[in-house]
Amino acid sequence: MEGPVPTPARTSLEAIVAAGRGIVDTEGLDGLTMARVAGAVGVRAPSLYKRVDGRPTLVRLVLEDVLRELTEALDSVAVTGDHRRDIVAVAHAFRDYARRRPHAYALIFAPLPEGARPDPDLLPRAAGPVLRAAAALAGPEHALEAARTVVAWAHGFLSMELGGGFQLGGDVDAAFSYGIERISLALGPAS
Amino acid sequence: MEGPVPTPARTSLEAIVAAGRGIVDTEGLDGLTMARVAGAVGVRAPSLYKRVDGRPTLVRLVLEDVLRELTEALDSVAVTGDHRRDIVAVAHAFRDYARRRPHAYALIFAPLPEGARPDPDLLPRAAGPVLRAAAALAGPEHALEAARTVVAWAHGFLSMELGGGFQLGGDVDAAFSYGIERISLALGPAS
DNA sequence: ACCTGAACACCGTTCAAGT
DNA sequence: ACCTGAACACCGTTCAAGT
Repeated sequence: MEGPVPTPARTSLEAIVAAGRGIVDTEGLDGLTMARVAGAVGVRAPSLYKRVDGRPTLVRLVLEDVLRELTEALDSVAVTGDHRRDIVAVAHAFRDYARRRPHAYALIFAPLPEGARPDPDLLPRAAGPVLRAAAALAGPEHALEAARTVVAWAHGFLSMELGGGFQLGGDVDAAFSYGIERISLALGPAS
Repeated sequence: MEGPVPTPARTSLEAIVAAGRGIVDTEGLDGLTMARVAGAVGVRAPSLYKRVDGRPTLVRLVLEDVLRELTEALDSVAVTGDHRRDIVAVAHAFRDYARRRPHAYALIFAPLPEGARPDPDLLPRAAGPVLRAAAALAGPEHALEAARTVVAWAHGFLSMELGGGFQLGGDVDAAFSYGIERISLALGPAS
């Protein structure tokens, strides 16, 4: 009278994403193969397709985990009320995250295939602290443009720093401080 | 008395790089497979290894062609002597190139494997016009930091624009003009 | 001297077969 | 219900064999 006994699951979506995240952190996106992830959770590659559509979806889930972590890091920056100081602090927190998790950071602005694009709400959500500080500094009507200017500069800087684009030497820490100083001045009300 | 007759070459390194460049321009780096390139020059994939070490080297040669083209585009920007106008003009030429050849542009700051890194002189060479305009604007002792600030911002902006990172809407052209305006002001002598 | 097919070790993905 | 080996269509790369 018993139906067929369902075999118990040997892994889970959470475990798969966590394993993928670990691989990305240590080896970067290229290391994220289905066989590698499967091995890390104790199954064979075909079994992953019971929980994930395919590799693009897995990349998206890993990226969304990265964005969650970045959001947390930026949200934890204290707001002092000195708008210029605030935006400098957020920029440094952004850089700290990128340097701590360079492979994860690279994923955020990587040119990803359609199916690997994250939930479009998550990037604006992560940028919230920047947007608020920029609005306080540049005024509400220029908030979006000002925030984009800061994020674009910071990302461009980190992209070059992490990619080894700063070959002319010089003090990279000082260059970052110089840049955010100048930009925060430029976004403020004409003085 | 005749030795073995050497068979004539059916292709050349130049043709291979040109074919690779064409594929990158239309389909991006992912489309650049050895079989695709071989087909475009009329041979089979293994024959490419007579002229190129392997795919990383081919990627490097294509990228160096891109840098040569970008250098040409930036060098052709007229210098007016109004330093602020000059740096704005170079920034717009930079963006124009990136929008005209988005896949080629993406290659410049892509995280490439060791063997695909371009000659380290070429990127500073391409940045020459930016460096000169930044030096004129910010003074010689801040030239490098100022140039890096401009390039970082412009690249970050384009990386977000081309990658679809501007989901909050707004006028992207206006945002670019706003950004370079503000940054060129910020780099100038304290007024 | 150059080009080729066959082969190797990998990819992502599908699917029939096992439990 | 889940997992697997085998298979397929691709990769990059090597190499013996053909001309």
